[in-house]
Amino acid sequence: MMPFAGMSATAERVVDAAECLIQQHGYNGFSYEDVARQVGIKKPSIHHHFSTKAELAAMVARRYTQRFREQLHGIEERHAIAPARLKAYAALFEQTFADEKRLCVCGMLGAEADSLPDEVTSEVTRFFKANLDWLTAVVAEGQQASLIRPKPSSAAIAETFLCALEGAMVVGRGMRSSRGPAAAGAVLLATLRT
Amino acid sequence: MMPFAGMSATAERVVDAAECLIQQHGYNGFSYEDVARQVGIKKPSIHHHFSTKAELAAMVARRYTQRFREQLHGIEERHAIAPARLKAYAALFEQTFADEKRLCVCGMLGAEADSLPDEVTSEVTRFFKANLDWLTAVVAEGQQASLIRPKPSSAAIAETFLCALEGAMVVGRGMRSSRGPAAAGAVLLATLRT
DNA sequence: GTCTATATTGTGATAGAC
DNA sequence: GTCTATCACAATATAGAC
Repeated sequence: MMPFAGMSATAERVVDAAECLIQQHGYNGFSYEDVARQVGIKKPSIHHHFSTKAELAAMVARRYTQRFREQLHGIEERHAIAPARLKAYAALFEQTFADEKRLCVCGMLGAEADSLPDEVTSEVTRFFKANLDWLTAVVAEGQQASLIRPKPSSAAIAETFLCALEGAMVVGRGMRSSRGPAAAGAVLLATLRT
Repeated sequence: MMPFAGMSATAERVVDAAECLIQQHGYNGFSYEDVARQVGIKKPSIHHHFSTKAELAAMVARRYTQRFREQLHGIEERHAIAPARLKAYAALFEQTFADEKRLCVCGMLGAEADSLPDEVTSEVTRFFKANLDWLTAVVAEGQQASLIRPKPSSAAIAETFLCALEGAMVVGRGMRSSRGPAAAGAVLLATLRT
């Protein structure tokens, strides 16, 4: 698979369009025609950049995960203690959702996982694993500093935190009056602090 | 729209099949052909029972919500105090998910909401509203009995609880090693108890 | 209620000219 | 790299016989 570094300007615009479409309609809800229209080229030109839909979606997920990793590093630089880091993490989800209720790319693909090519699902797994690893480390750090309650385990708290944020996006879509990911994160954080 | 009471045996089997397909592949991931194959009749016969796909999906969501309401009443009868009720509530999600990682019908449809007919989305909203109302009442009761921490508000806790369970199903699908909804519920409950 | 047959549209993907 | 043209197939939906 092509690395992002070597992507042409057009290929990037294709991935941009596909990312947006996946967040709004899901893998089964968008077509090459939709991407072509959004980029301003014709359908077969998309195939020149990504020969199959699975390959395109996998690239979307891969780039999304990569960017997420970079943002996690940014949080580590800007925030020193665990509660502040978790709040900033929740804000990432809020930012995405605030833009026309866009879903997390891998939240959407995770829901659809059963009808997705393995090529795509494996990227989704990578995303969740990277997030859980980071969250678990942050929570453990907070527990050692006595800023976060010692029980449940850091891994259990991390997973619940991620689930609440992903779920907030899904529930928020189906409801007019939802609070959104930031609020869900705030509630959890309030109950986790010592 | 037809009430469930007046549904023929075949119509019910159609709804059963559609429900299962939505839980596994989503609205955009199943076809009348899939339903027909599963029920054992031909495609046009499905149209005789539900003239459009939107109508069929709306019926699936409606029946799902109705059955959920009945299970909530069952929980009230079997469990007296709020923490026990919340644990039983989480178990409902766990039961669904334990069966081949099936998603909540309205969790899946909520994620897809942007590309769904209004007829379907409105049923999804109804589901979430019914759940939040019930959860909020249960949490408030627990707070009054000093079994659940007084802050955050009952509505905020209720929404976070629902989000964590819905999210656990989505994340669980994308990951091999996920803990599932019951575990997410247990973590939250542990942090909420006084 | 169910069927065969068909209309119509959309899909992912390919061939080959420029 | 992009295009026109086209393929093979699947989708929702309808008409009309039984």
